[in-house]
Amino acid sequence: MSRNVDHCYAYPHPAVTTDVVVFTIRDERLQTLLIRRVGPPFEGCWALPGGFLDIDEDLDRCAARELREETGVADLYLEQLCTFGAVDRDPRERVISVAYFALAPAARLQLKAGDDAADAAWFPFHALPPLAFDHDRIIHTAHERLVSKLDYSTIAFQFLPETFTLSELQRIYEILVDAPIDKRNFRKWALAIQQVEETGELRRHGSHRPARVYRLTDRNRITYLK
Amino acid sequence: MSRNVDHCYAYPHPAVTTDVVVFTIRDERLQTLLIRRVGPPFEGCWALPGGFLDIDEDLDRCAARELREETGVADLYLEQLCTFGAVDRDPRERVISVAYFALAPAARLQLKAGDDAADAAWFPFHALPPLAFDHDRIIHTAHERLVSKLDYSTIAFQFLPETFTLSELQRIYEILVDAPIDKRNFRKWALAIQQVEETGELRRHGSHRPARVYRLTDRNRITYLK
DNA sequence: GCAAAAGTGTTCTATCTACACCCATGT
DNA sequence: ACATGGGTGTAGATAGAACACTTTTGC
Repeated sequence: MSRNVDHCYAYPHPAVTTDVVVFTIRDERLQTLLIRRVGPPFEGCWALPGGFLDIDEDLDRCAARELREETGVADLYLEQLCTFGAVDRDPRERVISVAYFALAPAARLQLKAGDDAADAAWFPFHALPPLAFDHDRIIHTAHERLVSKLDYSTIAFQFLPETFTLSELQRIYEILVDAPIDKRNFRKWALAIQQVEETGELRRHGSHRPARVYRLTDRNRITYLK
Repeated sequence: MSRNVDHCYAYPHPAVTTDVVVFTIRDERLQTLLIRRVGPPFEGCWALPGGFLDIDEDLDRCAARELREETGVADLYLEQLCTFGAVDRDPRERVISVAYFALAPAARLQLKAGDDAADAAWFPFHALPPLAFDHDRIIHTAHERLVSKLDYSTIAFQFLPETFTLSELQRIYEILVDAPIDKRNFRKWALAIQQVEETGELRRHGSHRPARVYRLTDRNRITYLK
């Protein structure tokens, strides 16, 4: 993709990148995917997966590509978040970053290091390391968006694996809002919104009554409620 | 700002612009501010006010500056909307547009033509002319955002002039949702959310009972409800 | 005195909240 | 038999929706 010719313009052009905030729920906590930077600036620092937009590539594709290249993560819900363009946010040159946020099922995502990243790892949202650039701000903007969407959409269902129990779904919500939720009210709601259906199977998971197993009626649809 | 030297990069860089969708309510209709393009591409076509980002300028400032330069409109509520970056959205070169949306009080805004715009004018949202680039899509995205924010914020109060009557406020909402609203319920709501206060004055406006005049308790605050 | 918009309460309905016990299983 | 999480219904509170008449003015 790199060509050894210069690309010249009559006016200065900023660089454009995409950065992706990937959330998942693992080990009973909301976690965020970070990569360790191999080159300057912020060498060795943790940062969001992301990188420069190819000149013939759509923004959404760029976000998906960078994520795949740097972490091996693909096929997840990806939504444009906000664009960050403070003049001094990158010491190298003017960089405009179109940030995305993504939600991944809790299923063990195999992480692999890519070209631009020495390492990729999950960090608990409440225990993030120091981050490169303005990535801390981007992550917190993404978190605000996630939490506010809980109220009026089924976005949190994107955290679910193929099949799940209602207790697992409830646990996701409890982790996200960081508060206990009434079991009966939650189940009433979850069954009323018509987004899940029984598989007919039961899941045995310890010395107690087995749980009914559900699946999403439409995995790729996020419903807006009310 | 134009310098006659070339600006060269090892990799191709897209251009970055901001475009602003300004809404107001005039003549009992939601209207949008457009400018007529003087140069190619889309010469003579109507388009959103906006233009290229200066290399040392924040995105928000760019949006405000372009709006001011092209239309004379300043000091209004401005919020980043979404970034549009389809590969072929501009025939000249790759252009990433960070779109903003803005709400202006109905007070007659004095429009003036600027350098890049032959003309600036308001168009009813439901009777837009053919637009340059993907600006039609940007406007409709902005409209969706506006309408969805009505439900959970006081964003529509940005359409209000310094002082107003409750009937005027109700009319704004009726125009935005394009449906009649119950007067008693609306007034109960409007007074309950603590965003308006009486000025003590009355407004006479025809052969009927005068209306109480209100002002916003805090003009610059948009409240998120519930 | 009439036309026209301002102003005002109550009832009904739907939704959300709080809350406690039995069920099915593994050990 | 007991420990553990799965599963279920009802009553009270709250918020939203429906609805009609009196008031004040200009002409």
